[in-house]
Amino acid sequence: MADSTSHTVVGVVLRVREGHLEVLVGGARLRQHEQLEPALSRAVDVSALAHVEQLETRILPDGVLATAYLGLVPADGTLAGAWREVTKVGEHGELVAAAQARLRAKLSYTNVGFALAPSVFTISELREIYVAALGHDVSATNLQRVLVRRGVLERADGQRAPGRTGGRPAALFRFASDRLEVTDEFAALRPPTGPESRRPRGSRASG
Amino acid sequence: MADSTSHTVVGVVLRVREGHLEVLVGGARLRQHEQLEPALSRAVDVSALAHVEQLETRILPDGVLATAYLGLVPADGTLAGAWREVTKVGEHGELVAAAQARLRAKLSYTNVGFALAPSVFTISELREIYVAALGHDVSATNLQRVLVRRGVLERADGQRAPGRTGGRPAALFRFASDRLEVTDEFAALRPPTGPESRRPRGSRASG
DNA sequence: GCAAAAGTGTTGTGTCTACACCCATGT
DNA sequence: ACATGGGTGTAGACACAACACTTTTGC
Repeated sequence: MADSTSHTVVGVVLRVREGHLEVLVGGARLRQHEQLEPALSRAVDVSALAHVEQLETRILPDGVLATAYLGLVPADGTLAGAWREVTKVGEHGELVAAAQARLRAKLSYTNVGFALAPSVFTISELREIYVAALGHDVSATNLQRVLVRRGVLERADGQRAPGRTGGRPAALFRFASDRLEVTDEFAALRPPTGPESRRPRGSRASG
Repeated sequence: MADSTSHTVVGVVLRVREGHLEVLVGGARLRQHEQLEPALSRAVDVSALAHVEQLETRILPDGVLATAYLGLVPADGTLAGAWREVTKVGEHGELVAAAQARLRAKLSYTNVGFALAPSVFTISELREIYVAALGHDVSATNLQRVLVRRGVLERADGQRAPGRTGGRPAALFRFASDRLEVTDEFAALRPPTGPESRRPRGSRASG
């Protein structure tokens, strides 16, 4: 009876490897009077995660009440475990789908790519990460311009030497921040830019 | 000991009244083997809500593990309870702030306004709702154009007669859908529009 | 006629996609 | 020289804010 309302914390960790989005899922029972984050750190190695955020709480098919977190690991990170490609079906399919959807959305309007990319990279390398995470093609040209214009990317020193087949050496970039930032907050309905950002009037319904 | 991991479901319900955003909070203990939604329906009158979505799970200041839901009620809806303006401090301040932030964000890129507005309304009336919910001024002109262009609003039959002070009669509008839809999904990094929406290539890391 | 409220026309700005073109390297 | 991969220039599409202007009513 004591555990009939037991709670589990699930970590759904994503990374990109060899052009594929991979997932690692771990869970841990919430102890009495324990906070959620400590339980998460028992479920997965949180120190290896470049970004963590809560996903959702749901009752799993086996009846367990679980709070899921999304974790992201850089492409050059090392986190041991039973990684599998997200395209392959496995346990916790709905949680993995939710994690993927969340990542996909946030890649568009935040700088969350920092948590998937190595500390320094070329635009081509970053493009492959975005392609794998978004599931559709991405233009390297436009990716660079969008992220630089938004101030998300900045140049790093040095270049990457070309491979045996030649080609111009690639410039190196890094993410300007390693904390989540919303880069496109007011895509629409942004507040007025006028001389004084007007406050809402104490308006009343007409009549 | 049996309730040390007890779980509470909290409903944070928002509505706009007289130009002010108001909140009503209710909670219910999750019963053994109960799903989350039934518990929510004991916390608040879900049948009065035009939209519901899960907010977050956290441990409240009193140590209770709680999953919060955001509920929205139309301006002409009737839901009894201890409503208070969101600007006035009260219990569950952080959950209310999270609800407000979620509503504010979704007003920009979804049609969620349908859940705050009456079934038929003028642009002026809708503008007051947006002003109260967003906390900043909104241009009636641009609000109409944005929402009509996106296909979120459509004209309803008839007009609203002007008040005693005169003025042109206002056209009536309604929301085209009463279910949540994302209206601006690919604000950036949208997939190619080319002849064939190209699939991601089986790309490998360079080198 | 005049004030008030609603709605439309139009201009300018910023962000994005697409694509042509140039740059730097290996063979 | 030429292929290859990287990067820039630039044009066009689109959505938005801002504001002038027109429409329709009450008094």
